[in-house]
Amino acid sequence: MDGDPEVQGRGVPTTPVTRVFVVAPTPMARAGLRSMLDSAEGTGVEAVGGAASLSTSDPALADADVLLVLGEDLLDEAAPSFPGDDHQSVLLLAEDEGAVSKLRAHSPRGWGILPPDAPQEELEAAVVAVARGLVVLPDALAGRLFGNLQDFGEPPEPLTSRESEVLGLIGRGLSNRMIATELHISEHTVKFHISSLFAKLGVGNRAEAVSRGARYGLISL
Amino acid sequence: MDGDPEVQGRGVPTTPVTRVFVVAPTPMARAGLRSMLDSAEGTGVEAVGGAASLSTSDPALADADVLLVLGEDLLDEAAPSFPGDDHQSVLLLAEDEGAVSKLRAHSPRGWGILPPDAPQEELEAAVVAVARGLVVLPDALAGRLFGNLQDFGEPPEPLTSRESEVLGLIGRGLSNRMIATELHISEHTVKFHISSLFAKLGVGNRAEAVSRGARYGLISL
DNA sequence: CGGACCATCGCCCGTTCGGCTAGTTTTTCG
DNA sequence: CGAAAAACTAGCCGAACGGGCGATGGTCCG
Repeated sequence: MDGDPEVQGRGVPTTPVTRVFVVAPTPMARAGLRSMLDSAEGTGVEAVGGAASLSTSDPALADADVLLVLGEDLLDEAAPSFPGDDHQSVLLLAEDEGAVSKLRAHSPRGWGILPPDAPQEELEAAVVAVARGLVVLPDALAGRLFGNLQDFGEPPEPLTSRESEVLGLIGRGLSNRMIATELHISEHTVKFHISSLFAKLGVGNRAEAVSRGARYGLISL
Repeated sequence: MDGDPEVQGRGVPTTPVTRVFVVAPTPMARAGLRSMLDSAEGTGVEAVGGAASLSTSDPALADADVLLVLGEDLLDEAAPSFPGDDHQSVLLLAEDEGAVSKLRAHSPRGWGILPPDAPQEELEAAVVAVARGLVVLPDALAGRLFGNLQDFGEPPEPLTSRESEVLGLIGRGLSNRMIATELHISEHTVKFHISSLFAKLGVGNRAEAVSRGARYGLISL
């Protein structure tokens, strides 16, 4: 279980110092965040710089492991010159969950979202975690994101391969005739499969079928 | 920004020791995980016990802040006597993302999933983060979970409140007439709103509208 | 072998949908 | 205040939808 070359002694901290660059619109916010980070000793977190926007030429920005960004707005502006290319993580302080997709689009490494009023302990833990490439979310946000997705388990009855196929094409907006052409079958057969999968999903029309299908995870959206 | 009564000196570690109880099927796995946790000094992580199953009477179990569980199976068995009531977090080591809903059903506090072969640094960081009530996921898993949901950002044009309302009802399978009754408006008005949101979403029928609406995150499914 | 299941095809019929044009009222905002 | 946007209403019509009836081949399995 340990062929690793890590023969380090106990005195050497295993946390190799996490450098954080603070991006916040006001000097006060920057100072507050930096002090919260610097007062954390054991965690090896260190604030290396700060700026009011992401499009800065501060050399400390390039050195940072984690970008701590206050506010969703600061993420939009700097979309082009976003430095979080491949080795930097981003921790965003924002309430809104709409920023999830923006974050994911930017930083392929670790990322996270935290409410702006998060206590210092959560902030430290989140910084360290995203620096390790993990994804961190507050419990409430995770509940909202996942809760609607797959709280329900399997569909009541499993769909046949043909039915799943038809359901997928329905979700892409195809009419019965187009589905028939696509699958090289008759339009009547398409209607038959649709009736079957409607019965299995317990729905009465295509819109609801797509909705339920997506919730059960058997549609690719 | 700091009316808090935390006037602690710098010598006092802000991380108040995170107690971890390791649950793994084999003694070797337990020993390996405990040694990985205990060799982390600065983080304040401490392994306080271990067992082969969750349904144990080890007093250390009640003392733990975090339950580190190896394998999805161990979660299923102990569903009834699951101790993670309200103050304990659960970090699950598993590949499969199917355990997300199970985890969420159990522990209302912090939780997380990590691949079993995660390096020590990720393990430490994840333990601390979930102990603080956060949700932690590996990047790849988060990508898969969110990817289907809202990879694309905003819709081309934002929907009006009425249009969003109508779209939601469409996703629940309601006909135009039922929507009209539900919203106390005319059926013609419903059709008008539908035409508008179709144009904004770039779709031609309700099924595709639900599909796109779900992908853009503006439908509750 | 016979039954169960899946997939295929056909017709009829009432309902719903989606687009079209053409208005009014309310709200929002410059 | 006046303009613009949003919300609301109306009728018409072709196309699509969804359910009902029945029928024909496959395949798998007891």
